[in-house]
Amino acid sequence: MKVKLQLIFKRLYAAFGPQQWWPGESAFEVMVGAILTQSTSWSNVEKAISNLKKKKLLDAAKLYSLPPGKLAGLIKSAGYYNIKAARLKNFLKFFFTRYGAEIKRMRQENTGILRQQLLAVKGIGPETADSILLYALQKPVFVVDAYTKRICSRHNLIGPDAPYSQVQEFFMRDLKQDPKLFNEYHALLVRLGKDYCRKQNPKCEICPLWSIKNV
DNA sequence: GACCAGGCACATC
DNA sequence: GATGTGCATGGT
Repeated sequence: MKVKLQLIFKRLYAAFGPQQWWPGESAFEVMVGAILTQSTSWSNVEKAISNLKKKKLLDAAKLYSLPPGKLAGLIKSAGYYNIKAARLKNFLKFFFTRYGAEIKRMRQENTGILRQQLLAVKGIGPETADSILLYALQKPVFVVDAYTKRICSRHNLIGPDAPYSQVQEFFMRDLKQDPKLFNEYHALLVRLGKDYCRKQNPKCEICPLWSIKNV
């Protein structure tokens, strides 16, 4: 399976090239984006983030002191704005109380422990936690999302109902534990998902992975 | 207008 | 433990 995973990566990289994830100017921005993009297209998240930037509010202390209703109004374009405002607040509280709002201190923490801490924050589930670990902190953790599951399932690499941990294990077991590789691999899977593996209207016959279906 | 998007928590059975 | 539902904007 290791060879197959490497071949898939090669094909995707050849087809799409580097994806330049995560599109954020700072680790903090990436963490905020990870929460805002929950079940939401990135274009809607971008609007919310640029809105925060425009008002000079993309800052842990400023966001934390903002009234929830006010924060919700600022991130409206990202959808689920009330719940996401609360989730951001929950994360910020954790960020301040546990790490003094210092990315550097957070990055020094043991990855497994930090992951458990993030999962304990209400509103942060496995994908959001792993996105923060990988894309904001460059920890070697593979991010699994709906596209990853769908692509793997359609290619019979995993079962259709495989849980998050199993899909993650599937990638992490055989690949080099390299944050750059995990970063690019997941971004490429999302790209493939968007272009060729939608829920409806999948374009299997022209998908870059079509020919390796039975390798 | 229907369907979906880089999820998660919670209720109910 | 599995299945269903609320949360909500914006693009196709």
